[in-house]
Amino acid sequence: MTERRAYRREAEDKRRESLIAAALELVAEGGARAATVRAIADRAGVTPGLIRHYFSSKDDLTREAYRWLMNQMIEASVSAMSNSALDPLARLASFVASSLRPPVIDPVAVALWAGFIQEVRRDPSMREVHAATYLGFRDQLESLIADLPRTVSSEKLRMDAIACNAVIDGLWLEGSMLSDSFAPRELERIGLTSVGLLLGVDLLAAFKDTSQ
Amino acid sequence: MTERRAYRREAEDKRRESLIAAALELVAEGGARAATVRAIADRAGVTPGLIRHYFSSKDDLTREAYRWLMNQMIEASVSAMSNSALDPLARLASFVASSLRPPVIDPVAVALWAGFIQEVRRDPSMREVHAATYLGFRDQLESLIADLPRTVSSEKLRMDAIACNAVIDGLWLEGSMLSDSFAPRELERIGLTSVGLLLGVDLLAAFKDTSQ
DNA sequence: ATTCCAATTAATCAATTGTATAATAAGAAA
DNA sequence: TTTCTTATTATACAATTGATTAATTGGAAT
Repeated sequence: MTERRAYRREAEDKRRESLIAAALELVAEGGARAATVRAIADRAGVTPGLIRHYFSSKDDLTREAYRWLMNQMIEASVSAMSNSALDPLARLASFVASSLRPPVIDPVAVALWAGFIQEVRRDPSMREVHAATYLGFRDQLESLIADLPRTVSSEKLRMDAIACNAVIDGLWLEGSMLSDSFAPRELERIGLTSVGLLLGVDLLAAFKDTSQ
Repeated sequence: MTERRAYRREAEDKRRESLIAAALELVAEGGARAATVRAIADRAGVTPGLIRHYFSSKDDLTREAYRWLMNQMIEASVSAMSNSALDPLARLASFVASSLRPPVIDPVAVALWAGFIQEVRRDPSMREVHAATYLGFRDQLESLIADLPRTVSSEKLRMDAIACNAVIDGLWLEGSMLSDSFAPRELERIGLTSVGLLLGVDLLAAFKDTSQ
């Protein structure tokens, strides 16, 4: 007479989401190696077999978790900018600042992003996600810069976008990995100052005007 | 009557180096999870047991491989700068430029670096190696900036170093991953221009003076 | 209440992992 | 040549991995 543990039947969406959330939590705590099938199931309050009921494989679950996270990151940066009531300078400032604080600044995001870089070669289906996130981010930055009240050649505009994107990327990387080394909001300050210097505008002032 | 495979006894340094090289190759090709004990041994033309003879554990080997990689990258940048005959401005320019061209700019290096990210987060001692090498690079940069003929607070100096390091990191990343998108030497030009703008000096001119 | 689909559990599988240990042979030393 | 150290191989082990299957039971539909 074996006693089965009691369980609840959940809606498909809800269950998938909780499994993805559990996977992300584990990656956050101990890297990708910690996110085993059993650990994920345990964290989600479920037995391992259920994972295969919702995902065709563990890699499938990992992939979906990555997609979910990336979408969230894009949304975080874009939503700050989508306030079209602001002038171009303030919009750019919001975009830069929100790219350099949580949830965009996040060790989990870096770990998943790095892991994705290696597997992009083998898995063509994920290549579109990569393009939609990485290059999409840079294009958005370039259009924000183009809206600024200054006249520059398209040549110079391209270089500006590349340089500004590089600062943000670099700060995002090291800020996420060595978050202990930076004071709160320090990354935002450095980012705003640096992008401002690169473009010849005062982003820090523009940001302070809108945020407080 | 078992036939043992023939083998050569190698010097300790040589053997350790070949094992590390094999591990790096595998990480570059298939990520950290591809670098199993057996795969590494196979690649190095050796049997798995030997790894434990040279390294106290597999994590130990991984750690040493990462340290070796980071040290090599730093050395490539530092050697360009060590020409102490140049004035401070020219030395900084050399440092920036050499960080943005091969062999530092290299798709394999990025793949390798990305492959280690997860391990860095998982293993505290890997984290130490990362912090030491990253901060080492940044400190080099900071001391170069400190030598410039300008007077700034130590606060500002730190921020400058972080920002310049971020530009270099971001350009290194973009340039290595999307090397097709850039004209030859374009990354160096953007890097010199950007770092110059951040610090308020003309690095591009300083670089041209010394290199041609 | 009863029926019945499928969400979930439980148990097991084969493969792979890092590690440990004893046997062997390479090659320097004598 | 002979001796001797130890680098190297060979083999095995215990733990963990992702995956598979059959048995259950939750809970909506009837």
